[in-house]
Amino acid sequence: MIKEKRKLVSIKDIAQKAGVSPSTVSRALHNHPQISTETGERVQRLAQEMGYTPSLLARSLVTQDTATIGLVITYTADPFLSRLVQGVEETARNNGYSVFLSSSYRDYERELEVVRSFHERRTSGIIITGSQIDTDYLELDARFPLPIVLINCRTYPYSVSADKKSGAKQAVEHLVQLGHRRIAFVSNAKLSTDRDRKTSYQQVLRKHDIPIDDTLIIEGDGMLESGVRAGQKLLSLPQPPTAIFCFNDMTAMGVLTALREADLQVPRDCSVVGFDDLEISAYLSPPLTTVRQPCYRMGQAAIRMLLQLIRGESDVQAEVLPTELIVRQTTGLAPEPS
Amino acid sequence: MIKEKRKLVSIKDIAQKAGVSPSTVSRALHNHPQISTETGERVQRLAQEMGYTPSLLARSLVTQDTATIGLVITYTADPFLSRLVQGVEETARNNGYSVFLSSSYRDYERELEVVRSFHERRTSGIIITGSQIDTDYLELDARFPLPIVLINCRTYPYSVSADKKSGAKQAVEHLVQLGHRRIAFVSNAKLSTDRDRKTSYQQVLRKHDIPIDDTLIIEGDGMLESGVRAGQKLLSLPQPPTAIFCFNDMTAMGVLTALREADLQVPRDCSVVGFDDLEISAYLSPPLTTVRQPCYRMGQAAIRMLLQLIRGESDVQAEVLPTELIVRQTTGLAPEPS
DNA sequence: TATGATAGTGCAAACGTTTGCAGAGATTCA
DNA sequence: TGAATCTCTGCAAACGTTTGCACTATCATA
Repeated sequence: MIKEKRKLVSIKDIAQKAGVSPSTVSRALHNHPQISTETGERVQRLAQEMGYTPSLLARSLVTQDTATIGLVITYTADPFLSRLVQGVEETARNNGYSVFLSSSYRDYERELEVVRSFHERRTSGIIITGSQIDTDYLELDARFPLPIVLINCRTYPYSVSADKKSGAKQAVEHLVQLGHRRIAFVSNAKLSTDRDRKTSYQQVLRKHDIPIDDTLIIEGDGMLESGVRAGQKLLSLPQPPTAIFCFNDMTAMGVLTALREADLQVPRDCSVVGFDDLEISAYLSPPLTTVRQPCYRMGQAAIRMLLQLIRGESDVQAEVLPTELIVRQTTGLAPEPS
Repeated sequence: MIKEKRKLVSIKDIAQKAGVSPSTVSRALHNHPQISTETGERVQRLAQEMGYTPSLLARSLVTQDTATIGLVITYTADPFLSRLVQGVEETARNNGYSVFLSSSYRDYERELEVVRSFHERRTSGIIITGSQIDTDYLELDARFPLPIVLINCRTYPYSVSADKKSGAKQAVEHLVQLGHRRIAFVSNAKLSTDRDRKTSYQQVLRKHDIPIDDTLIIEGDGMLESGVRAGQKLLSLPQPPTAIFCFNDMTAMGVLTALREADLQVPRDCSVVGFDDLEISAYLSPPLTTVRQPCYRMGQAAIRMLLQLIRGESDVQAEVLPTELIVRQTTGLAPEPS
């Protein structure tokens, strides 16, 4: 059984059958006030019967508005982004917008390619997460004359981010309060937003007169596997850390795995803090202490901002959403120095 | 700084500036063989200079092809689907297609609404996961004259699914071999694909002359929280199970949490098997024994099938991908009856 | 030199809508 | 009864492309 590709019924077909002009049909379908109720009802009934489905393509062409937005994410498989996508998609739909999704794999060329493709499809606006364009967004604006909102990129005028500095500060402060002095940091060098966490990390240590040991700073890539490697590396140090602050929850899970494989107890032997607060983080064994990022709300805020830009509102400005330390069971008192 | 909405340059603008007709420009941009190289180059250069971006809207209208597909998923946040989405998106893009993403929340009305919206946008085809339409897909086909591929819905002629029966069979068989006789099953009643697992579960038990105890079959919804509740319920039974086979990995994580909260050791006191093999499952503590579903490949297969349908190929048929039991550390010998 | 053939280009219709404007009746008011 | 108003509808242009067909030079061939 192959579905035959039937010709779709158009406004003209209805017009012909109803014995009116296409314009009348169009107006009738939109409940235009100046259409007589009699005609209106007849056309609507006919449209229903004939199985009419309006072509948003044609409509968009004349109204110059596709009611569509493009969402560029780094990886579809990133659970942090899943929630964000949900925030974007739900809010978009509630406002009558559909969303194109595509991923960039953190690749500059690919990102540009996706944005171009969205522009060709005449999306009303674009949201980009983990943009590699970063600094030369001037060129971005020059090349693509449509509203763009970046997520976690504070250098761009229209952006939504989480207050990572504050979150990181809380996290490291928490560890210090527990008596830790050898605190490692597993970063994600690829991402510019990483800097905030690192800055806070260093600030807090400095504030408490804890020397900053560069061997305790490991570069990761935010993926599970890199967390494992980072954990192993840290454990092999002559003087391993007693606490590890991770770029994100996935990294933290990797670190936890490395600790477990080394037969170390968390938090007795080593404390771990993540970042993001994924849904699963609360269900790990032990449940992960982490900094919560409001991913859903970030997505929501991004699309709202984009809608404002699309409408041409003038008082749109960058937004920074709060983060929050969630203390669970991977952090505890620093072990007694033996 | 508000981005002024400049008028985009069209083929006509280029035509005027180049002193040729729009048709010539169109042909030049498509490297039509009958255009002189001189004109061709001039037009291309001009297009570049003027910042021309073709309107796929207009093009689609005349070619009657949007090179767009719609993907309906149940929840964006479901990690199983993330990988699938990736498979669809990557393969679609490699074939020049863009993808609309929208979620149904397993709601019949919502699903229909999304499909309708995709159809209005004239997507070339649609992929649906976790469809609620299920049985009356005849109506679906009647209402939407465009190719549709369902995922995990074997009653539909064009579908891609994983061989859950075999996977479930392997899983339960594995538990039986380890000496378990009180094996619980946490299901997902909302989903039709659940039946396969249940059937296999019962078959294997029957084969080994193990009585089927309905109190060991708990209805869940595939989410973490419901796994926790199911676990608690099972533990409160007068004769709790020694092994639990879960609808999916998320449920299994919930069950593991419940076990941990009850101070039970896995797998010493109770074995647990999941389904899906999410990326994180290998990193849980202990790493989860589970049935792997090839989520990425399922997405890939679905879009490939859809492309075949779009091209009007006639030998398209349902596909069933293999599953595989991955034994990790949440399953072990049944405890000695005390 | 007439005759085809060939290469390059333009005309105009089409895709399926929306919408400003004008026109035709019907109704109201003086 | 005529003018003015109002209600409803149709005409035609527009949105930005693609494409079949016709047309005009140009060129080679007989």
